[in-house]
Amino acid sequence: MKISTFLMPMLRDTPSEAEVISHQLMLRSGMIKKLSSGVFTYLPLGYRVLRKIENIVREEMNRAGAIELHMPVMQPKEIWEESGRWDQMGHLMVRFKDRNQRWFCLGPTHEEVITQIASHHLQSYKQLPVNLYQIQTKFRDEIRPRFGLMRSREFLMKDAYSFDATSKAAKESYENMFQSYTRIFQRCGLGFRAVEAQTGNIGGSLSQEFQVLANSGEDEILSCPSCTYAANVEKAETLFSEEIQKFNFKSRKKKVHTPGVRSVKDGASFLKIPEPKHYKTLFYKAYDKTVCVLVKGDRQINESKLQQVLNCASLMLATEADVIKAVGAPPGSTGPIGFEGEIYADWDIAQMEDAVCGANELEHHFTHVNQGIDFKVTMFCDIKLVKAGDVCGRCGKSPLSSHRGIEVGHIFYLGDKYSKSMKATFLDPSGKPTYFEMGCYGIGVGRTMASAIEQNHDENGIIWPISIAPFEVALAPLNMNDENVSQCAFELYQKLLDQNIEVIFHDKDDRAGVKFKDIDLMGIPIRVTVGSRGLANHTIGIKLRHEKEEKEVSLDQALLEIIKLRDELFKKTHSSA
RNA sequence: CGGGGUGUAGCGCAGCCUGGUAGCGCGCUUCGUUCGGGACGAAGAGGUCGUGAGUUCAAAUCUCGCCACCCCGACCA
Repeated sequence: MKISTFLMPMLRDTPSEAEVISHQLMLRSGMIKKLSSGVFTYLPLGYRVLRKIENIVREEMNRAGAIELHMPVMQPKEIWEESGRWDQMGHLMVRFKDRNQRWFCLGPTHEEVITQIASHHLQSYKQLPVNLYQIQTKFRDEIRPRFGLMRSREFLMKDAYSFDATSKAAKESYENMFQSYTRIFQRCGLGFRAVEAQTGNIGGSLSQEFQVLANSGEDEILSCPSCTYAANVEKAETLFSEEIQKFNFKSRKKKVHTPGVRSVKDGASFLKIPEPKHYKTLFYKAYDKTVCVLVKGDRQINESKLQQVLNCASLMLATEADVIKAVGAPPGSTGPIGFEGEIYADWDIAQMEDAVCGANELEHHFTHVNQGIDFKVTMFCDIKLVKAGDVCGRCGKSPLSSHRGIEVGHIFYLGDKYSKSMKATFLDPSGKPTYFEMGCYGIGVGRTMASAIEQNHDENGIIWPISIAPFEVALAPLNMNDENVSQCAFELYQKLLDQNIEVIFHDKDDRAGVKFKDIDLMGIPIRVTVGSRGLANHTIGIKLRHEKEEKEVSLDQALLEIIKLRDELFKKTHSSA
């Protein structure tokens, strides 16, 4: 490709709308153009990268035995009502009516469509297992799109769905996808980590995220240095005892006046009793019922764990008015004693003796409170947010450490959640209709592209892993007016094309420095320069984007050397991470 | 949706407080000199100042409404 005839609007200044480095560099190198908040055009350069990633994904999915298809973006309301998610999806889903006043949505995901395909076309156990995938545009009306391609409303996603006859087979399909994803992200040259994850809205019982390690990531990952355990903070577990202390003394609680105390921290310093000896009491609205939730005073609640325990789709912190209605005191002076609804307590609470909590009376607290004597817990559960430094819940040997990550892939074992709600069955060997065991597997293609930049850049621009670079080689004649130089460059350009090497030819009449800056910004892995100085000695210059030094190579050896370097770079992405 | 901020040429910004000819740098066009890490000179092109009302002899500037975009919090690939 000649740069003079390629649409690639490069910018010297960083557009003010971009905050994170990947967004800035994609705008500056002319890879994307925003149309509206969270909606982007992939310009030619960006589209080449997107296609590279797409092809790696496609090759690996095919290698894993999955079959590609293509489902519609526009989906009728009916199938969403069948799965019960038309209401559940809320504002995330864009809805509209067609000319006949029928409701449709822009597909935020495709479980509903694929399940219908399966129920219509997979009738016998003999057809299983099957794994169907597509690479296609999704639309989710995100509350807050941000960071360019990192969280956009319209985005390209690879989604795959596996159908199996038994849960054992389904777990094999899941494992197969795990291997496939590992290969995909390795081939993209990314440093990543597979972590245990919360299943959220999608549902199911087992799930892992593939997280690209980067400081700008929106997710927190906790991992154990002693074993292989790693999890999203939302899911992370630490050691705790499930023993419930039984006390056989009478209530010895004492009410104390605590003027000005509004938080556990205040209470700890006022009463001179450390935070871990307090209960943190919170109230949540689960549907329309208000529940009381307790964790140790120095802890935070993990709302997604709590949501699982309560098994509810909507969960919100209760408002001040709700709290006053429930216990007669505002937040800051509340406790479980006297509350008449359900009380959910973290396991830590079961171990605490003579604790402090609010008295449900403005600016009063109880000391020497004991569960089982002063109040009864409805259910003990694991609902605290684990933090760095907590002991690994798997091996119990080391404290967990914390990293930031970008979620580029997510795999779920779903069981029969969707097949049941949509009545999708096949006939088993005995002729009995049986629900499919399903799994679903997603990769954010554009997000993978953005995270590759987050991980691979320097002050001059992007440093693409060669496997996903828009071009493998950038060829720059340093003086277009010198006949020898331009002729030699053109010949080399033709030779590279003949070898099927993807080359961008900087054929504009710019000065050398400008061309170097352009090529660095674009992040092309191999830079080849032809200049009059080198040509006098029959040499050209070759420089790798991630290295400092340019080396001189004789003109005769140039092509071989470039091919060799390219192959070496490719090998690196296959084996790295 | 709540809180904070910004809208002036393709990009980055100044001008606004204190109303009176719309400016600077980069990029773009032409010519010349340059030419191995964002050259220099000369001459140009390019703007309904986000938008609608209002105040005024006069509005980029003051007032009100609306819209868009960005950042911080609840979603998720």
